[in-house]
Amino acid sequence: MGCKSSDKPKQKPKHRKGLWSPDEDQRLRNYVLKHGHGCWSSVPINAGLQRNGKSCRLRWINYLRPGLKRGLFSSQEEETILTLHRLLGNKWSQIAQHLPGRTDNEIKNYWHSHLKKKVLKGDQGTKEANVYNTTSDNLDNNSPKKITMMQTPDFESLLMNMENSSTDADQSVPRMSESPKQPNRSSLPKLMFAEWLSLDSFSSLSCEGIMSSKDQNVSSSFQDNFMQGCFLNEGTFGNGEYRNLLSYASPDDMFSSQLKFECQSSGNEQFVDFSCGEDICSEFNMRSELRYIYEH
DNA sequence: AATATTTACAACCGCGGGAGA
DNA sequence: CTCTCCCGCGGTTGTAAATAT
Repeated sequence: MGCKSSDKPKQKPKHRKGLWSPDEDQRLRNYVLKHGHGCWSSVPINAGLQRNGKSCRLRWINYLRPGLKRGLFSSQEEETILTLHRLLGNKWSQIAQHLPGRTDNEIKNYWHSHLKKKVLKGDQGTKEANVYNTTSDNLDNNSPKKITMMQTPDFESLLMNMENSSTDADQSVPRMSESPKQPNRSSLPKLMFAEWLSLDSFSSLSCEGIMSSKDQNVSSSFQDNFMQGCFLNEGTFGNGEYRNLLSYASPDDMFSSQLKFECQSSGNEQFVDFSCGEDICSEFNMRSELRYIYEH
């Protein structure tokens, strides 16, 4: 990971704990946006924070990173969680992969504070309740349960997604809009953008199949769609944040996993210069992200 | 209005796995 | 092979806000 002991801080400063102040958030955000996180243990040193790397990482992933969808869970999201929890047990990170913009921590918390009770109460009238065989031990069980019966269209499509490939289960595409339940999903593959970019299959296929095909429109149309998705999302920069921007990507992956808008095999780099017009946010915009991408 | 209790969510902790030295 | 470091995950705890008494 290029982040071994040489990068390690020599003396350990006392680490602050507890809630993050706005100033700390600011520092961390600025630093990561500008430099990327690289090795998390060096982030607090370089960013001038008295936190440990782990804490920084968590704060970034769960709260600061762009693309997080804050606020109430939609009923569809709720259903998805219930369904996936039924399938996977407490595999929050896996469940989170199917809920773009939501973090595993958020989902976990939501489960414990809302859904668990809801299911416990029986909530007979709802689909959610039917998802479970309502023996109470299901609820806290960490092991995935066998599917006994699941007949909602959503469930089937979920199953399809999960069965289709090991990759598919982990990579969901940025959805183009927060549309209500759609029986027929977008024809686009369900992949996170960044994950899509980092797929092995992408490496092997993309340059001929997508990015560097003679018909470059293919890639550009994907990018268009992606960007459209980003901006259609109309992240209200509520609370002075940019959380809703890029809601459907997995921005942590974007930052951490060498996101490159380039053709990896052709050798000649094909960067895509997204232009987002005015600075939507002085601290973060696509350009600054792209700059990060360029530099790493 | 003051206090106690509950709720919701942010953050911490510990563990396991992967990778490099 | 062992050690060390880092990352990611899931469980748990802490705390602020909301609600009840």
